[in-house]
Formats: sequence, structure tokens, C-alpha cells
Amino acid sequence: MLEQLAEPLLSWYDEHARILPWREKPTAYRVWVSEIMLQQTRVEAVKPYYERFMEALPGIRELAACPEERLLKLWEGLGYYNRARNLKKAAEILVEEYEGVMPKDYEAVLALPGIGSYTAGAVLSIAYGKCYPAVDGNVLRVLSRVTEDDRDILKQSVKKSVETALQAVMPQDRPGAFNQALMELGATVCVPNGQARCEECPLKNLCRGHRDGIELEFPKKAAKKPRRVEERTVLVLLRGDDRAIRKRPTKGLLSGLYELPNLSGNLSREEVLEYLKEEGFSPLHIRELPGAKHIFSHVEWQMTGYQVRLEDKETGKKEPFLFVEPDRLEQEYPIPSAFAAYVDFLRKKK
DNA sequence: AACACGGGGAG
DNA sequence: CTCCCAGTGTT
Repeated sequence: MLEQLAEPLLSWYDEHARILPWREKPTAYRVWVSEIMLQQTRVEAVKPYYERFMEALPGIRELAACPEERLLKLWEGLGYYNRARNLKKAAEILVEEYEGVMPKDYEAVLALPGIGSYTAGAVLSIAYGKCYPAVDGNVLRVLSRVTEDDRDILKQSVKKSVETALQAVMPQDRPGAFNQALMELGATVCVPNGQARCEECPLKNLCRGHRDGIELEFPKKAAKKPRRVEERTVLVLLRGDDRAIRKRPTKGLLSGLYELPNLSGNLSREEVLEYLKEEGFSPLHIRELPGAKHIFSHVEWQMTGYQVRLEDKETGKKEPFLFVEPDRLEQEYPIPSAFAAYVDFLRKKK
């Protein structure tokens, strides 16, 4: 039945495709960057980042030459920061091995860091008109409803099988439009949250889920495990006009970004002062800040905060922190929004 | 196959 | 609150 998809889908898409920045001049680079940004991220959230990014780094060579710090600053707030690092790594490979041009060979594109089967298919079909599917969450949702496929879409075996099935029915002349149409339908009509707008759907006459009135029972997904809770104590350290930050490790959560000094556990005033003294500081004054919570997909931080005034000019024993003026801090150092509740307290007092 | 990896919008 | 998003890399 999938062979009946293309015709109504493409007609609908020609009428209803949204105007999106990356759909103008769909060069391989522009499509690639948009697809990386769009991984696990909503269209509306990506738009402003995309425009700014394209202005700052208009081509593969500029991206390859961009310092990581600046790149992460451009990415700050988008999350999944390895996407940005892999983007740069791939650009470097393209400059060194492909003369700065995205190749047209599927295996070569797939081999680039940060590019999986979805992104390879999207770039090759949209920018180069090649017949590879781009199967994302939207596509899996739409097709599971249309075919009443009750397999767990989180399994990679299911994704693989959908990719194979789709490749066989893609219109040779418009693979890019076909892929985008399927995603567009999932994003605007066959939506994930709330009621699907089946009356406007170009596939309503062949959708089995809709025929049987059970479209919302799809897609099937295995239950995910609950996220763990971590307690942290976040410090706003004031030294003259400077505030303390530090760089996170290169591996793991928020890797390579900057953060406010913080410790494991919800510590008391006394424990915080003891810690600072051990680090060689002479805290003059401490005040408790409001508690805060930040939820990641897999972890939840329950934070307590303290603002501490240090003696002017003191450095501590090992200088574990970077002391920076609030202005430079804002402009140059990428700090993830997990710390947003305390970043307010970094501002210079007047 | 299971898990790590951000942040935000919608219901 | 919960769900989930134009997914990929690591183990």
C-alpha cells in the first residue's frame, strides 16, 4: 500500500509546505546544518539559531576554521552539544578530503561524524535529488498510523525496515520533496501530541488507523525508564567585579561548556565555607539563594545555591576556577541553561 | 540492544 | 506533571 503514498503526498506538500529558512537555496551545506540542528529539536526553536549560524559561518570552510569556543557559543541553548562538535569535525574532513564539498555518495556521507542514516538521506535527497529515505520520528509516526504497524518504533530494526520499505516507493523525480512531505505531514497534521487533524490529511483515504478510528494508538513505543535525580550545590562566587566559572570535562553531560562552580549534594552553609577554605579561599560572607530544578531527558538536578563574597584579589590555592567579568562572561563563555536560575546572580550590582 | 545526550513547547 | 521533538554515538 505504500506505493500509493507519493502522489497524494506530493500534491499536498506543494500546497502546504511551510516557508522555512533552510528551504531557500537548499545547498548541501545549508540542508546539512539545518538537519543537525533539527535533530531532537523543534522547528521554531531552530529558526533563530539557524539564521545566526548561517550568517556567522556561511560555508563549510568557515565552519571548519571556526574555534570550538565560538561554535559552542553559537550553539548555546540548543542542547546536544556534541552535534556542534561533530559538525565541525565533519567540516574539517570535508575540507581535507573532499575539497570542501559534501560528497554525493551515500556511504561517504554516512561516514561523517554526526551523520546517521536519517541525515544522510535528508541531505542527499533534498540537496542532490538522490533516492534515499529520511526516516525520523515524524515519518515513523505517520507510517505506523497509516499501516497500523504495532511494532516498537524505538527499535532500530523497525526503523531499518521502514527505510527499506520506503526506498522502494520513493518517486525517482522528487525524493527530496517526498521525504520532506512525510515529515511535514507528521509535524503539522499527523501530530504527536493531542488530536491528529485527519480531516485535512491527504492520506485519510488510505490510512488504516483512521479507517478503524485507532490512529492515536500509534506509534507503539516501549516504556522508558524513569530519570534519576541528582542533588547539586551551585556557587555564585564574587571576587571584586569578577565571578567564578569553570570549564566542564570534555566527556559526558554538557561537555566542554562552562558552568558555575558546583558540588555534589545539597550542602549547608558551613559545608560550603569549609570547601572554599580547603580550596584556599577566604570567604567573607555567604548568603543562601533560592533552590532550583533543571530537568534533562535522563537526569534531574535539584539544586541549592549560595552566593559567596571572596576577598578581592585572592586566588585560592590551586585556582580551580576562572574569574571573569560579567560582560565578557555573557559574550564569550557558553553556559548551558541548566544554570539559568543562578546566572542572574552573576550580574554586576549597582 | 540499551543508554547517554539538552532544552523547550504543548496538553 | 508527561510527552516528545526533522537522531547519533558509544558500549
